[in-house]
Amino acid sequence: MSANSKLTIATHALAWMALNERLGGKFATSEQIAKSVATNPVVIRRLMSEMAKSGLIETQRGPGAGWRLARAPEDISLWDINEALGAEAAFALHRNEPSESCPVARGIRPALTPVYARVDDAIRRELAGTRLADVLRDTLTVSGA
Amino acid sequence: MSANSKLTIATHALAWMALNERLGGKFATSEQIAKSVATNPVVIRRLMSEMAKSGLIETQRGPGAGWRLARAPEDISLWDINEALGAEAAFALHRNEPSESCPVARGIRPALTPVYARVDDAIRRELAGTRLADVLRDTLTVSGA
DNA sequence: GGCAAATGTAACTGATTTGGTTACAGTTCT
DNA sequence: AGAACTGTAACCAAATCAGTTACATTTGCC
Repeated sequence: MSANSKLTIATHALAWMALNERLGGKFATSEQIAKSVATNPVVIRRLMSEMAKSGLIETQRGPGAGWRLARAPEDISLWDINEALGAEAAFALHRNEPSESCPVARGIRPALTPVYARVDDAIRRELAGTRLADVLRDTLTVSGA
Repeated sequence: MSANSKLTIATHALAWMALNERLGGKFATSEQIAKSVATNPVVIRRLMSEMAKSGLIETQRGPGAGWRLARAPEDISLWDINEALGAEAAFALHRNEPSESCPVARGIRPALTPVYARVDDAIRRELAGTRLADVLRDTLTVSGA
């Protein structure tokens, strides 16, 4: 990616749903969320579809359809969201096979793999420590709502 | 990009240079490095140019030209390399401005900004803890050289 | 002085990705 | 039966990326 904003959009959508439910709303529609995020409803549906497959949200079909959270906002971390979206590792190894005949080329990938694994672990720990409820609370504090 | 392999290529190049210098070589050329990485010399030159601007390596021009490390491999961390390459944050905020009229939309970006800053800090700490000398040592151990 | 070896960088290409959009089939409430 | 939605395919335009060609520039060496 250039930089990845999927997590931002998905978290925005879930925070909107959490507030909606708190205010007594039932199912949120892609049109409502798209309006808040300022994008196309199909973009939202694509994200929601991925999160529904991971069990983060529940789908209702037919008239009055939409989605609602499958768990409490305290029980959904940003890592859960990122994982549901099929997050990729922060750093990738070579696209092409490096040279077989060079000792550096032969050994560099096994040498970097554990480093990149530690980076991903660090990201996971950090995201797991922030939950949807935290984000919603901070969001409403900032926006004065 | 999809996943970012710039750091991998650049680290590969610097590890090659470190070994080259240890074996008595002087300046490394883009052609030599490109052969080990299995890519085009211009791709290497572009990376090296960025790292030279950040003072990680030194350029020699004219015949016998190339680059050499400006510091000892023990003094170059993966974070130094990543920074020299103009690393982007792992997660980005919305590309488009979200709706002004929605409290969630107004507050979500200030709420996520410190979370993403902590993620970037975690990445920085992890990468700063691994140095070029470590990578070269592990690389040679693995490749049996 | 002039040749030759290399970097630095612009410019172009093809492949891939992304967000946005239209379209429509499927589901289910009333 | 009709209407309100999701789910998903298909297509488009913009952006990005690796690879490539080309060439101006630098500078050691004869």
